[in-house]
Amino acid sequence: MSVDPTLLDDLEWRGLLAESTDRDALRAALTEGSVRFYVGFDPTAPSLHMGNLVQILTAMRLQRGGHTPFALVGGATGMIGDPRDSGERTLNSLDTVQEWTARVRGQIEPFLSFEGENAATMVNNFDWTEGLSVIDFLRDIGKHFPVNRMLARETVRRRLESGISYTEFSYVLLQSMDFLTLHRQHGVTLQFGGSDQWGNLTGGVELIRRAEGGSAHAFATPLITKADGTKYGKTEGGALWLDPVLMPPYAFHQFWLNVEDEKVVELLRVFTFLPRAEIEALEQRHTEKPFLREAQKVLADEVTTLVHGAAETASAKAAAEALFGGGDVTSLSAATLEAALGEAGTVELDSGTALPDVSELLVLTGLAKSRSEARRTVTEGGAYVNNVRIEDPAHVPAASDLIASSWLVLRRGKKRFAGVRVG
RNA sequence: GGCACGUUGCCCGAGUGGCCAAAGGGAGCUGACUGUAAAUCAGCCGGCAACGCCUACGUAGGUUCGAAUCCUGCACGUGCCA
Repeated sequence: MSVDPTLLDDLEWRGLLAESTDRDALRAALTEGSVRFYVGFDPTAPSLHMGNLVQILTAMRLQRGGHTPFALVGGATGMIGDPRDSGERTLNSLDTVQEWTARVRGQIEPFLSFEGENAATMVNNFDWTEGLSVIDFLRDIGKHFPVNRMLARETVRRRLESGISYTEFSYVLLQSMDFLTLHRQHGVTLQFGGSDQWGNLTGGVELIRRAEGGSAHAFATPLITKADGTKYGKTEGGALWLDPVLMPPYAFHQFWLNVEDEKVVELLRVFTFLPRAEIEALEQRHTEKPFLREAQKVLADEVTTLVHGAAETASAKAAAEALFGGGDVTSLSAATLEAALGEAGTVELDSGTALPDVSELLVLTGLAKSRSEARRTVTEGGAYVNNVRIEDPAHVPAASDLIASSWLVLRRGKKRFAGVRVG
């Protein structure tokens, strides 16, 4: 298998190497031949999200560069939970973890190639931890971890004040053992992960050295944050899920379309496979005419296509065009409305009964969480029916308001749409 | 196991018997300005059959005309001692 000698340069240019062990050694290894590498995903939720996508795409880049992926799902580590700043995790049941493990696995597979010389392999760390005895674990693995060093790790230090269980404290041993195991069984010599994983990554490198006298590499991708430094999707609508049920492709596409100017180029580098020249040209145009939002559009199309495919991307675009296009929604055809609003979310009403008032409609469509919130929204001037602002919370749409005699286009604020279909 | 301290709304954090649905900040929502951006400014920000009622200050009780505020048990957390 021939490898791409410019791979590391590309990763560097994209800003994907936030941290790394000996850069020269890594470069040498990646140039020499196909490197077996691994990246792990813990099933901490029913779906992977934006943060995991960075790892998935990075794995793709490495595989495309001629290296051999081992994608690990954390059936075991997911039972433990790695320490995080927000505090001790709640343990999930074995059933839950196993279900999530299966789902996560299914989400990763489409991104990797399981054929050819450098075919990918899926592994589950549950397989080599399930039957492990505590005595063996403490003797063979634990002996290589000086507690004073473990305590010095930043994630742990930050938790010493608020408290940390022995369970989470031990997490690094498990992940390090994963690396050692894959090193022994498959000759894996490189692991990467998010920068919050840096301590766990180096833990593995060190364990391989202590236990085997072997050498291995690791690098960390940067944490992707908003322009103000906070995490994406931390509060609002929740995480940016890859699962189309948890986050419809339309919403996913909208997210990327709305990315801040300051971030869009960085995101293009991290989340797309567009070549450097193309991204730089785009950056140039973006700097000159940011209001055209060309960079955002390309980003949204590229990422949505990667995750949900071309067909879903086309639907999402068409829906956005119909809703945001600036045209008169009342002139849209039933078919167009059906497609566009279907993307945004719709609710069906029985034509036999009288239409509810706007407040009720906002609640029914999920645009507002409660009637109070809905009424407030209307009073604040944030509610629209067919793009016409409604000021009375008790306003009831007339039958003549129905577009194509069956649709109402509901909108809250500037960009949240929903459809009501009467029929 | 003992002693001390703590547990407040999405988060941080005031409040120590009535004026508390609970200061302030952050997040979020809406409006104006824009480019379905950022910044800025303004309003909103528990629920409901809504000038009132209900739920809410870890949990279960108690004292009181009246409690987030006082008392008791319990749970959890942190610290000190054992």
